[in-house]
Amino acid sequence: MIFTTKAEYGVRLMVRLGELPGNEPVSLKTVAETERLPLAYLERIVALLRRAGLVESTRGAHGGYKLARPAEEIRMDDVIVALEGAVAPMSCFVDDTAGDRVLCSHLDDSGSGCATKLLWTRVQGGVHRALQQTTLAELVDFQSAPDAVPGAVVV
Amino acid sequence: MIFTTKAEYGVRLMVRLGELPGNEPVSLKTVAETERLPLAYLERIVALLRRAGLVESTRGAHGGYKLARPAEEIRMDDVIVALEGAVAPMSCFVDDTAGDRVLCSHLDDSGSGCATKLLWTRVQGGVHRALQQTTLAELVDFQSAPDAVPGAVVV
DNA sequence: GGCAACCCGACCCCGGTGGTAGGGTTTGAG
DNA sequence: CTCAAACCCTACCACCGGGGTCGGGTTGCC
Repeated sequence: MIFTTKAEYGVRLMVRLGELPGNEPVSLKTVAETERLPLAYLERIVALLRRAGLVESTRGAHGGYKLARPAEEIRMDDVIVALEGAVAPMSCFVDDTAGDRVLCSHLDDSGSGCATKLLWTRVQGGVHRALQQTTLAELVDFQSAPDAVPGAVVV
Repeated sequence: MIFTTKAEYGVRLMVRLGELPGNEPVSLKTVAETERLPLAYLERIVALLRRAGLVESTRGAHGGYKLARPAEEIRMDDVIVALEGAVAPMSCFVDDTAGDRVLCSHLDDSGSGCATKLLWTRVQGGVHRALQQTTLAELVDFQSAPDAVPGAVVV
C-alpha cells in the first residue's frame, strides 16, 4: 500500500516552490539538482501539476515554475489527486467526487454489497481527511523547522 | 494507491468464517466456490492468516478453517498487516511498531528531514486508525444487513 | 539568433501481482 | 486398511504498471 514516486517527487517540488518569495519562477533544472531527482522525469511530473492548475509556467530563457496560489491555500488533497489520480484503496473503487456513493465493480449479483466495502470506505475516508487537512504551507514550515510543527494528526 | 487482491480476498475469507456459528471449520473449497475465487490462490492467502494466528486449521477429511478468536475481538488492522505486510504510504517508510518514530531512508544528508515526512505520517495515521477501529464483526454485520451499520467514519 | 528553458511523444527495463502446476501429508469415513 | 477429502508447500510463469530515458520540438529573453 504505497503512493508512487510521482507523489513523492511532486510534493517535494511543490515544497521547493513554496519556500521562496514567490514571484520569480524557478527552473526545473535547479529543483532537480537540489533535490537530486532526474530532470526528464520531473518534467513529466510537473506537467500534471500544471494541467491541474496548481503551478504556472513561464517559457523561454530564465523561465520556470511558480505556485499558482499561495501555499496556505493549497490543500495536499488536490496535489495528490493531480499526481496520482483519484485516491482509492482498492482498484474496484470508483468514487464519484460527490463523496458518498462508492461502487464496487466486481458485483454482478444483486443483494448485499461486498463485505469489504465498509472497510475500504473508512480507509479512504481516513486518507482523504489527512490529505485535505494538510496545506502546502505546513510542509514548507515543517521542512525549514521540524519539531516546530505540531505533528499531531488531526484529532 | 491501492491494496492488492490479497487484502480483498483475505478479508472476504475472514468475513465468511465470521458469519457462521463458529465451531465447525469451513473448507477452503466451499469459500472459493461461494466467493468465486481461485482455490489455489486462496490457499496461499489463508496461510498468511494462519501464521499470524488469526485462523486455525484442522487437517484431514472434513477439515477446514475457523476463526482463532471471536469476530468482535479481531481488529482489521491485524488482518491487513498479516496479508499485506506493514502498511506504509511510501516505500521508504519503515515504522518500528512502537508507532511514533518514522524513518525516511533516502536521507543521506543531515539536517531537516524530507518535507514529505509530515504528510506521509498523517496519511499513515489516518489509515491506521480506520483499520484499528473496525472489527471483523462489523463487516460481518454489514454484509448481512447493509444500511444497518452506521457507515460513519469514526468521528 | 542563440541559448535556456519549457513541452511532448515514443520507447524501454524490471519487479511484483496474481495466478497455475504438481506435488506432498494428515486424518476421518467406510 | 484404504481411500478421498482436506490442508500444506515450493517452483514456476505471464502480464502490467512504475520509473525512468531519448530525442526532438517550441517559446522567448539577451
